[in-house]
Amino acid sequence: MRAPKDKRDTAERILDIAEELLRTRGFNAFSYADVAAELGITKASLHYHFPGKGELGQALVSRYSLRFAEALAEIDTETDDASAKLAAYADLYANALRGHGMCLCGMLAAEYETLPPAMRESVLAFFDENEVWLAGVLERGRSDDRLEFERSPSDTARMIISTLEGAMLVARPYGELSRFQATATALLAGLAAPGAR
Amino acid sequence: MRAPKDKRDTAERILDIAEELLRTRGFNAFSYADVAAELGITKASLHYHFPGKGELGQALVSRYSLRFAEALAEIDTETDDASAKLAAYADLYANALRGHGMCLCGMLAAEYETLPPAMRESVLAFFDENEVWLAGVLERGRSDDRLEFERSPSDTARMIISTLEGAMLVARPYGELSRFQATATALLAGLAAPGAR
DNA sequence: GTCTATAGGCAGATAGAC
DNA sequence: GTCTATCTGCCTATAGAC
Repeated sequence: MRAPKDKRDTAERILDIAEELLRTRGFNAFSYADVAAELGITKASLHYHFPGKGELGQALVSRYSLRFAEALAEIDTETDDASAKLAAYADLYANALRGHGMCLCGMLAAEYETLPPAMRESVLAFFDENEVWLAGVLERGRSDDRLEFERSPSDTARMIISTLEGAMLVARPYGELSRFQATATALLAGLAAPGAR
Repeated sequence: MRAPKDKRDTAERILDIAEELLRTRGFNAFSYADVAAELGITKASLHYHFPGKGELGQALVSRYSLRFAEALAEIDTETDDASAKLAAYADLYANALRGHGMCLCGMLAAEYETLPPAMRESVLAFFDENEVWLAGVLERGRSDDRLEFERSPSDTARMIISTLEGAMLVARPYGELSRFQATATALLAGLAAPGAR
């Protein structure tokens, strides 16, 4: 038996470093040289693992989306209460903000015009998946009488995503997690059914 | 008397082109070469008007902030109704999205880590000014009984800014203004006092 | 104010040895 | 898998003629 945490393979360590750079500086503002220096190998070696920056970026979005999907699945196993699910969802963003800067796909949304086509599609797919999950939570929360909202579950899901992404975007330059929290709290409060408070 | 619209001076035309590029591609993803080609002069000439990219960026934020402040002042002359002011405020964003891509300062917020210090300060100042104006509108709207919200005017102002910036950020990759509108409408509806509907 | 010419650096990427 | 060496291209920026 092996110890899998002691030695992640190189490709994954590259992804870790690149993800941190992408989420703090943006896709256009980090280079193979940055990653190589941090990892202690040469640029040329990076090209062995990821032929080009496009492929590296694509791998970053895929891994991020997968991890996010797993986090959503875990929320589903932890609670059935729609309000609690939404709070846990917002916490996902808060933790991202605490640790690594922007949501990876939020950052890429800003840089969207400059991205290779494959990355663009994956970024949209990320938002779509989030929307579907949230819309499901909202719909069940409404029939539960735990949540209350006037527009469609899909539109409301989109508003939640927008608000949280925007709250990250603005809170980060100030370096104040509290700015994010204030907005997230106000958002969730506006969705809670009066009877469930 | 001169015809001021026919021939803006070169510095201003540079700013126009650079602003468009910044708002669609980002500060790190456009170059002096891009601007020069679009304007039909050489890169070297640009350096006469703006010594470095930092100065150009700084001028872009300053002009944008000024224009935004003027737009807010104009809203104040057009209506006294707080709900109408908020709707007009959201329209400012919608028009930006329609024409040129992201809010200039929203884009720079994403790239914040990579910006020169002077630009960073100006970006924060932009958000601060927006917050002050919005908080004033919210406060008067609440005493008017035109608006209703539970948190402080400042926190609510921050939530409005975050939501609109986020809505732009996410709507733009989809190329769907309607995504922005849906979120903006839901946001404003949530702030309207029940009696004022 | 705008040009030509050029500097110096860093970007992403490849070839081929080990 | 990782290295050295190298390529090509673009970046910001400057000097100096017109």
